[in-house]
Amino acid sequence: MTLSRLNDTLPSMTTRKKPYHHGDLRQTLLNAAVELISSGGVENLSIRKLADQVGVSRTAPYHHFQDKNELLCAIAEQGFARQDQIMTDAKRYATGDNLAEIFETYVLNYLRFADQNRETYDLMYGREIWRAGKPTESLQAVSRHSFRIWRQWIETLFEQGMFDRNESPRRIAQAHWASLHGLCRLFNDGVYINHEERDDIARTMLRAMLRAGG
Amino acid sequence: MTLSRLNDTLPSMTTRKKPYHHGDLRQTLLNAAVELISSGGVENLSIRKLADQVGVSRTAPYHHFQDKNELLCAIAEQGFARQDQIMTDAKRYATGDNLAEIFETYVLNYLRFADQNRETYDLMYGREIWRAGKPTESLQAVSRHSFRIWRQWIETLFEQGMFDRNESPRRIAQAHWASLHGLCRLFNDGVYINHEERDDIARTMLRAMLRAGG
DNA sequence: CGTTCAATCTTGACAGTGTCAAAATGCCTG
DNA sequence: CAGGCATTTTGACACTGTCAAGATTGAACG
Repeated sequence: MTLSRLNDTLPSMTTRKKPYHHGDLRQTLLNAAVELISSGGVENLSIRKLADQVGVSRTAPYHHFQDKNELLCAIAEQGFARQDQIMTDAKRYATGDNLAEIFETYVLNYLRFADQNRETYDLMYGREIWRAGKPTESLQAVSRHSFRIWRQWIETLFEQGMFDRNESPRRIAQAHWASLHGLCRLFNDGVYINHEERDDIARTMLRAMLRAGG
Repeated sequence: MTLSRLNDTLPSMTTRKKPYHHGDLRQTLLNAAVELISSGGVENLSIRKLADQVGVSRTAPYHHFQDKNELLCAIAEQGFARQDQIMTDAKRYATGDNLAEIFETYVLNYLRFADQNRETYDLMYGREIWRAGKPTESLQAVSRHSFRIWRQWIETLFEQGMFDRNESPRRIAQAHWASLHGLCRLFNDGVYINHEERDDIARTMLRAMLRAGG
């Protein structure tokens, strides 16, 4: 029962490392966890259900994550990695002349990511981990890195004179990210529900940000 | 059940009505619930603990709230009532000449409320109710009212020409409230932790909002 | 004044949760 | 092939929300 099922779980590709009984249980758990929260939110994720889904006993996950909190942190961390990649890709492919336009698509991509990965986004920036739980050291590092990227964006625009010179770039980065985040949250949390308005509101927001430069 | 519940809800000050066994259990539960979440967040609130605190059996609360969700909605509703009062008071006492200044204190008061009533704020605008749970009809009504007050503020400023005339007041109201809310969230959720910066960031935000008018 | 009634509260139960302790399994190294 | 140790399981405990059924009792009515 245990053995054969374990093998089924993994394709065991060509040179797939099967470190132990299950082989890659950690990643399998992560994938299943993301699936679980994607359909029903974090409140739909229980260690037991997760273990069941993967075909392993209730407490098996505890050898790969100290806690439920650590599991959630791992999901969030993955989320940051994906987001960073998407965002840098967006920047790369936007071979625009106009810096403001590039920034706009950058921002709209941020919104889109939050929308398409609601539950992950909630974990990345939400109370579950940052207030109710305890962010892992490595999660903190990754998130700091993510904010640094944003700040560099702002500094670039700042140097181009697109913001008020009297403000500190740091403050602008904080304030404008908060704005962006707030919009994500209102949609993500179901307070704003008309998703067609999303980009429109964002553009109004962007205009206020950038017009404030002149 | 429906009728008498209305009586419980009211304080009926001088002539303290003790409609039944406990008398005023509903409000007592609400108060204890707010206390519980204030010290430990919503994850520290369980119906059983709540009932224990009040000195009543586990299932007694279910005669005043259909569910835990309804209890949370009631807390949020109270929160809206308090916030509305605080905000209108702030507007009244701010007998300023400069409209922008009045608006600033208004906004700073909003932030202060969110900060001093974190857990209630989370319930008022958070996923727990609006996405994971189901907002009560009356909660929806109250929250709509609250947003209307904000929109009226924006419209007033708009008519005074403090925003870009090309934007719709509705969009501005949405975008700027999202900004404000985002800032609250980042502090409330523990993502931003340096609370001394709060008002400073808010003022940078405000300048961007208002400067965008010229 | 006593009976009835319905709102209120209690007790018991069930399925679910996170997580700890101890036992079992089985791969790798010697 | 034997030992060790990472991995997994089983059992248990204290919680959770909430349902069903019974007990209590304030008030309305005869």
